[in-house]
Amino acid sequence: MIARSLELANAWGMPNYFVRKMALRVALSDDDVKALLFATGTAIRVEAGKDLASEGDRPQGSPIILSGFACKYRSLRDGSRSILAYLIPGDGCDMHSSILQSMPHSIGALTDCVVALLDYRKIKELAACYPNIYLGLWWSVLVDEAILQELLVGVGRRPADKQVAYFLCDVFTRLQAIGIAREAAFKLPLTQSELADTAGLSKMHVHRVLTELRKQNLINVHHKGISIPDFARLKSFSGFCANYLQLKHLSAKDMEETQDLSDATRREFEKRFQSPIGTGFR
Amino acid sequence: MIARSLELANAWGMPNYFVRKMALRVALSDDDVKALLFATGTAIRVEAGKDLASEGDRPQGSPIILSGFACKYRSLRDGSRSILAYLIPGDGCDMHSSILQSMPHSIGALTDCVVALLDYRKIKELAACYPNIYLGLWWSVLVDEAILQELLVGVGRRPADKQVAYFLCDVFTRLQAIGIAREAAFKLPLTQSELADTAGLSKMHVHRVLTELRKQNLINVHHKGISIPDFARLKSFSGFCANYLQLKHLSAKDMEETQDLSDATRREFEKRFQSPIGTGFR
DNA sequence: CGTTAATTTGAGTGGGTTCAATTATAGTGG
DNA sequence: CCACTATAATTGAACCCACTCAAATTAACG
Repeated sequence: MIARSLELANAWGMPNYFVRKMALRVALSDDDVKALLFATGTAIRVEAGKDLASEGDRPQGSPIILSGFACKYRSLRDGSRSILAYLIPGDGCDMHSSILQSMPHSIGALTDCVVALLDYRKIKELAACYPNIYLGLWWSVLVDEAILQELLVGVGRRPADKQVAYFLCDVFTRLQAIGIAREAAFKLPLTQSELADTAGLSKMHVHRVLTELRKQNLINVHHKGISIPDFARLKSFSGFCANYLQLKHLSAKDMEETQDLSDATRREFEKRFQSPIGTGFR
Repeated sequence: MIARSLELANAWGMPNYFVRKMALRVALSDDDVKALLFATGTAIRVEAGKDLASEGDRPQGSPIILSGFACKYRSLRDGSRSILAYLIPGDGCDMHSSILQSMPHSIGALTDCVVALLDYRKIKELAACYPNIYLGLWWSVLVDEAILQELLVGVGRRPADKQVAYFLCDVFTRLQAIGIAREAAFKLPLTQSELADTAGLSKMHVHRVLTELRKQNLINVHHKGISIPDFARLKSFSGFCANYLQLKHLSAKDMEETQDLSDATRREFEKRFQSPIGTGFR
């Protein structure tokens, strides 16, 4: 069924990475795929360097990146900028944001992009009618949050070199998952300045870090592209662990299993809080 | 109708802050409130210092903090820790996380807590049957994300003193919104160590920053409590702006209005990408 | 081919860390 | 109720990672 879904997702010549990404995690029926294709059928084109949405604006529908790269960012009054997420094909952003009164951040196109805009009512309808899509959308929201958290951890607690390496591992893994970075080389349309605003560093320092990583042969930098000679080595250098990306496929059967377990684990869970077992917070 | 809702939320002697928080943003009918009260009817008690959930565990239902304070955190292998969110009464956390296979972070109780656990199926049902609750839940998810983002911005781009002050403004505003911090003083069960792990600083430096803020009479520190003599001054010092908390009440009428606007704004929006108007990303 | 943006390099500086040791505070059991 | 213990807060000095400033070189793009 999954193979079939991907085939359908490719129906228009260009793969629909939104469908492809979701199909990686959730078993989608033909109807599910059709619904997703229909929902993302009307898309807009956004030029590189322009904003898809700007801080303070009344939110439009949630953007789904069908092709190209974008980023979510915030600008501070002192002129500095903080990049909050790096959006690759298939990624959604701010699901349901159209219920808010103003955008809490901007979304910028790093390259020319094709973007579908989903109104929250359309999302609601999709999720209500197609249980697999419901699952897939929430999975996507949760993983996006985990990525954001991982970034926060890195900015707050990882040294600059590991932090940059970690970010590269993150992006590479995500690109690979949707089938864009097949070998160890991938296109990364980020300037050092942008990388700096992602990692919470100055651009000069990012430059120093990159040259150091290059010297240690952990990465190779080409023209707006990067290759990783030995991913395992970069992973161990940065301490990267992909668990938070939740890449294992979620079948309907797994979900059944979760339901069966639910009562037993809940009992166990409740017991846990009556006796002092388990690692505590402090 | 709102006053009525709050009354109901207080039905059991102790206010249900989950209901109260949601009622602040969304117009809840009596039925909505009853459903929320029922859903959070069975709760567990968690001792201070213990984990409500631990990284890597199979997720249980999403926790809703009914009383007490908790935090979401991640521990790194080198022993350092990063606190990702500070949870106050009424806050949910990781809505739908029970669809994941493993928790990407831990949740620790900072004080004794009373916590309701909502299975994702219960959430799905609530959202499907009660449109206002659907709105309220999504509003809550989006604001939580905005808070996380704001933290990331601060850790990456704000100097230590402003960052700490900013965080205090955030927590104070949220406590005030649910009616816990009525005057400028509030209980803040955080050690300097924990504050450091939130701000991405060392505890010694947090101490230095706090004494500096105290010296400038921007805050007063009591025993596990803080008071803010002049909130406006602290706000302007830290550059705090509460927009991202989306505290303005969302009425059903506002949502209607959003729908009416939708077509017009969409046209405007589409036009925008054909001519180079508006601030760009670079 | 000219102009602008991005990268590169170096020197000096500073914000924040680390290490180490002391004092205060809170919780605990006698 | 108090001594005892563990945890948290406090202080100071030395250090270092990353920043700033400034200027040269290279690459991108019309």
